[in-house]
Amino acid sequence: MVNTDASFSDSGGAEARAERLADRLHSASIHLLRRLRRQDDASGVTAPHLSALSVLVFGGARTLGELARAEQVRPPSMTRIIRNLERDGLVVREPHPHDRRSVRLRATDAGRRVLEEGRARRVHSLASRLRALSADELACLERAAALMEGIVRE
Amino acid sequence: MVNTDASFSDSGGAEARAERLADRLHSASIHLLRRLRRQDDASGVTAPHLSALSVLVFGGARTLGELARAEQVRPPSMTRIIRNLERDGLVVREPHPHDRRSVRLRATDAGRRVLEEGRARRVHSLASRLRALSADELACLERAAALMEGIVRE
DNA sequence: CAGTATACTTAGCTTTGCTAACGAATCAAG
DNA sequence: CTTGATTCGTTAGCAAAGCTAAGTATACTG
Repeated sequence: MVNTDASFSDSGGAEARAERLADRLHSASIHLLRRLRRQDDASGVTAPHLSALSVLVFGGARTLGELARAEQVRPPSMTRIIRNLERDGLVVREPHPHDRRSVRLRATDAGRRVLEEGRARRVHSLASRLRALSADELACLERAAALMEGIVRE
Repeated sequence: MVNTDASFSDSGGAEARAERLADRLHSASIHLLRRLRRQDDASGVTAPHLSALSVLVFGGARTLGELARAEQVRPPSMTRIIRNLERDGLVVREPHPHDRRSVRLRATDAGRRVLEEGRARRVHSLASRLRALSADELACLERAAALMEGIVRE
């Protein structure tokens, strides 16, 4: 939890409302991920790996730098993620057509399979809770997820 | 995405929708936190410290175990967080009235001050983006934050 | 062709989580 | 009262995932 309270100044204004909301989204994200992390142990693939792999599976092949930017991470971090995914046969490196400095990354069939399995496992407990929500609440969360992604990308 | 549809008569139904939404919330949370993390460097207090501190500031004094549960973290992790906060004079330990095994934790005045400063800094870039949203979108995100916290707590 | 810029890697640090194992305090039977 | 089980917190040590700085190879540019 970070701040779900109006204790600080200017609790009525748009300024303060935005800050309070930012706080709550921050807090909610921390706690959501901490809860989901517990499912990781059952899998050989951790969240950052799964996340990067899914960009390649759903978004198609791209370079390491592009992937790092998409994942909001620095190149060295992505290098390590890719090294692991490659070691496990989930991603392959291909020569870039025009630039030999670059590395084109592509998900393998095994990568697609593992993504599905890992994603399902990781997300299962969350999904089962979501199933208990009303249609209205689900729609709200779907929209919120889109808004959050949009904000982060700006 | 997973194709669970074949196994269920409600094809394209609640099952698959919940899984897809869980996936998106997961992904959005990862990316939101990665973006916010960049603000940490300016502060001496990192996100987990800020988060734990805020429970004490807004929720009042409590034991280490209670705080660990509130923060979705194991006791050893919380021990270390508290050790740092204590070293910086943001939290103090008090004897528990009835149980000498326990440690009661309380935020200091310095803790309240640092919380506000760190929170503002960390959340500022996010809040400025939120301010650009419509009232409708803000309301959606506020509701979503509450739903996410509720789901995690269950 | 020389110099600069870009793409990625390597090396090494930090933070934050975890489990296992422990001591101290409490509780529950007998 | 004592014994045994349980609970609270800590310590020790490991792994994941992020970062910066610095190095190499390739591409671009004047």
